Amino acid sequence: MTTQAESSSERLSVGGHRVTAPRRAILDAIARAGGPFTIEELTSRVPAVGRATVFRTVKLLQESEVLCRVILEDGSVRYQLSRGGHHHHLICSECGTVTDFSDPELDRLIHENAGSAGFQLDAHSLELYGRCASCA
Amino acid sequence: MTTQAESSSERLSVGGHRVTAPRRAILDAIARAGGPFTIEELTSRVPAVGRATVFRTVKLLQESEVLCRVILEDGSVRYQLSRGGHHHHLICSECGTVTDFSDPELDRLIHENAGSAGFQLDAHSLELYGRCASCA
DNA sequence: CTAGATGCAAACGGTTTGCAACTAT
DNA sequence: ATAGTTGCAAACCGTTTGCATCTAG
Repeated sequence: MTTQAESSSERLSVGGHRVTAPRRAILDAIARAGGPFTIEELTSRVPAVGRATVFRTVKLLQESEVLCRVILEDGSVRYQLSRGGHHHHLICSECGTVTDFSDPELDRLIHENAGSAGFQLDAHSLELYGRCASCA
Repeated sequence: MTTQAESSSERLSVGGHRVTAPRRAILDAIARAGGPFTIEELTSRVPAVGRATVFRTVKLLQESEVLCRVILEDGSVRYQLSRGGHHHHLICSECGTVTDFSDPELDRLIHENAGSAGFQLDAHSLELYGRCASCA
């Protein structure tokens, strides 16, 4: 069916994890969602699977770099398929959609700022909040 | 004593809030901390004050723009005296210190990126994680 | 005097964990 | 066969809330 779900389950088995029915169901639901989601939403899309398993699987998928976690302004948590590579987020406060973007010049400036503060940079996150093109 | 605590309590009374003993104790503790802190730490520094009051006061101080909230990579929450004005954070993963910086050019690029994605920007947060000058 | 603030303990919401039963490999 | 996985319910942890009491203004 969904190529995404298949490649994700491959990444699981390569990582030495079992590909079980609950996990497949969760991966399908994520692929179908097609965007950012909360654990709450994911759980309701896979009623046959226990809450704990959803949590455990999402954590596993993060570790396998299939999913990435996005923290909203209010501290609430969402997940979405990770696009891989370094990028930033445009987060729509109306529909919740998270769009990725990247800008080498932006990253250069970020490193420059860190450097001039004597700061040894490990990671950084840049989240833009507002309204996306279709909601504005 | 601390000028900071005094000016903060002024901001409270100007906002129509009472300056009570617990609130003064909390403001003192924050001023003494001199850096970012968790609710947990703050509570233990003011043993005479109830947990709920610490939470309520910290929320009040955020609304009064005395404190700002910083969310770390792992989703945990810290607070620190707000420097006012727009700025970003350098967060040391070793000692937890949060240093502010700002860069107009950086902000310009951020708005540019939002604009070219058709995104109507309300706010943004940029957090740099790594090790500060003294820890590196 | 009285609206606002406090402390306590109970409630809460999201996440995790212990455990016995199950299953992919 | 057996280590990994699951579901359930209970535990957890940070935060909020209801309520009776107290106090700054």
